[in-house]
Amino acid sequence: MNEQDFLAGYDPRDYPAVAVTVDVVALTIREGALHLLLIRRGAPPYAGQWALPGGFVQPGEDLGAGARRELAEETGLGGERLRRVHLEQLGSYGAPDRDPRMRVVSVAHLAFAPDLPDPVADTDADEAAWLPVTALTSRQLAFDHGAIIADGLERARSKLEYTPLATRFLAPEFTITELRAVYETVWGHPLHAGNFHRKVLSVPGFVESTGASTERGGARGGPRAKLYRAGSARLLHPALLR
Amino acid sequence: MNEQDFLAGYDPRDYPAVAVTVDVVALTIREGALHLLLIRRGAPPYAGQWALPGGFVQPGEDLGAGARRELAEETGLGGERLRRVHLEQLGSYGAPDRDPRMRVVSVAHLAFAPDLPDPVADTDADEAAWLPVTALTSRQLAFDHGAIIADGLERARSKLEYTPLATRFLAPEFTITELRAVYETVWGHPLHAGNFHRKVLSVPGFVESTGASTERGGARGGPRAKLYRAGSARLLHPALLR
DNA sequence: TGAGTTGTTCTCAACTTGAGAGAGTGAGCG
DNA sequence: CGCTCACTCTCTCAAGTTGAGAACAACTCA
Repeated sequence: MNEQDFLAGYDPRDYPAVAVTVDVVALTIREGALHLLLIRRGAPPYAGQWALPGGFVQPGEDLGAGARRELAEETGLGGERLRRVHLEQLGSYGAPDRDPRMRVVSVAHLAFAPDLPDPVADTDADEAAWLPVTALTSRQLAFDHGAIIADGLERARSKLEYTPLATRFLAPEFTITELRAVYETVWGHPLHAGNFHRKVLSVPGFVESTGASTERGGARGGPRAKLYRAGSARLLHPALLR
Repeated sequence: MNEQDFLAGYDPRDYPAVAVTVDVVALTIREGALHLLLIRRGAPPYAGQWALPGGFVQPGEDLGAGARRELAEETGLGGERLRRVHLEQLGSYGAPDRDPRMRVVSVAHLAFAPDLPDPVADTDADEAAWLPVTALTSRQLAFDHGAIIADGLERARSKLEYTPLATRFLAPEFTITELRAVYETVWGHPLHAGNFHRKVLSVPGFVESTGASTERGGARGGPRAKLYRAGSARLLHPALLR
């Protein structure tokens, strides 16, 4: 039986219940380390363990909108600052036994945000926090969220190669060195400063100059750095090499 | 309200019904043109229009398994030939009004198959056929399937850059020229034969030699071509350039 | 047998990358 | 105040990759 037959001949509401949720792998960079937004679960299953922020898709709400709503609820973000966060669909996870209570298909999303304040505890009893990704082990994570996070991190690493999305981890104006720090943090290895500089400026539309420079030199000396903002390119040609 | 609260305090079965389907963008190459498996709908909505093969996720069935089942049902494929088809998740489509009857979230998949026989009409009244992608206009396509197909084609084009999946459009043994024809068909422009040859052989693990050659030269002359099979690489480093 | 096509290898210029060096700026310290 | 050192940014050069074309042998068809 295929979809067409089914929907023509049956009332879909009779079909075994499937719940659809959106989950968000929200990444940011704090103190030179990649951090992830997690919620400590207050109730079983997996009580006391960390889970991705997420929830049911609301009626009338598109998947991406649901993910952005979940992100807003857990970070307290809104307006322009919420709009600047990059959000893309990561993939759907629907193994039959991934939630012990019922069939749940989760549409995971991936978000890149600049360094954000710690989430304020809202009405939820659950605790939300930015945790360094290096501190995570699958055992502490609820459901299949360890696998989702691993997929999200790999997606993030490869997206930095061929898109300018690294800029989404930074303030609207940034230096080339700050941009390089994003790459080094996400990719996990140092890059050659001179070559990185040359490459970023040579890829069309990656960054554009603001004409301004930082107010001060680096913390331990050095000249003031030129400030750039994100350019208009949505893809980097040619791509950076990891 | 988040997922945790919700599932702890409510019976999810009370939640507004959402149906989850899997759809498959199945691509193959026939006579030098990219073709797509489509089903002509017999019943409203969109009766008479073309739709992607797909259907409801069955209880106990993972998303990828559902997609492979749908592919098997519509192509009549099974066993080793089904297993050789590449299948990956493309993305989920859940706009609230994408199906006029109820909320349907569709998890779209992308398949690459070698040239397959025309689908045999099975018990379904619906007609299944491989159609050239150039012949499609959104108006003839049901639901949001035009957008899903467009996303699938773009995914296919980019996957050929950095994976060896082009080999999945071919028989287990193939010539470099046949492989180049896959790239030219999917990317839509001719490639330099000599440079393509050099590149394919220089990327580690892309192809491995069988030692054998074709029985005959080309249809209009030329030497016998060496035969290769897919190598062990799952990613191409460095990637091909479109 | 001859004409034309094709698979494969080669050549060479243009471009890109990786590694290192160095000029010049500015913070912090004694 | 002036020294030191970290830092930004530019430059150089060798090694590698790409794009375009040519060469040539193997082959089919007429």
